[in-house]
Amino acid sequence: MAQTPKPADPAVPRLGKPLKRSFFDRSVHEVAPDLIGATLLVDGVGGLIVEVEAYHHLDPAAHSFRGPTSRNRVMFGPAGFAYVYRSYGIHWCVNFVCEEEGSASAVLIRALQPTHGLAAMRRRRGLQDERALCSGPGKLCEALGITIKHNELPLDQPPLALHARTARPETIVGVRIGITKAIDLPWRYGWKGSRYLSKPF
DNA sequence: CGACAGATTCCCT
DNA sequence: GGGAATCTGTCGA
Repeated sequence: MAQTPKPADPAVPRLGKPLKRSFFDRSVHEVAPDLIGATLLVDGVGGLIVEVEAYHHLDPAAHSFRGPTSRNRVMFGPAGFAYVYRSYGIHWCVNFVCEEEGSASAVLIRALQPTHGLAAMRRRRGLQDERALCSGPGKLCEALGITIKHNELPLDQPPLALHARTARPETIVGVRIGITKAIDLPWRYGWKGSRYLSKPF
């Protein structure tokens, strides 16, 4: 018999204070590791960020590398907004735009540990396994209902919400996944030992 | 303008 | 491990 989680259930950790857009007004290489352990919610559904990747405008693997297009233009605007794009024609992926002197950089959110709205995530994903709900950039967008409608939305206003971590997790660094350019840059960050990563480090 | 690669995922073998 | 699904930007004819 499955138990209904109670408010005091430690599996649903207390949320930290809301992150302001100014959190993203600095180098993507500082923001990316600082996001590990923060909580991302969309209409109250989401979880702990356990894996991200940094993309910088001087980085050939970044969408912003060749300049603004209709797809990536939000990357060239102010920090603290969502950049959502279609991946392989099928999936959505979400980034958080950072800015350091017009750097056109962003952090790709690659995996979450589900904590809020598990039932909604299971319904959207069509599966039960908690570890499979948000263990990839396309998976987590499906689980949270993120689509192009969320592109260019501010990260500190509904339906989006970000909460600071309440403790600093041990993080691990590695090379990015699924790219063919600049494959050696160690710009993937993860929560060390997490069971919810897209792939092991 | 056509071809093709790509910050992916799922299902099959 | 391999292939399909099929949107967006880039490059070559």
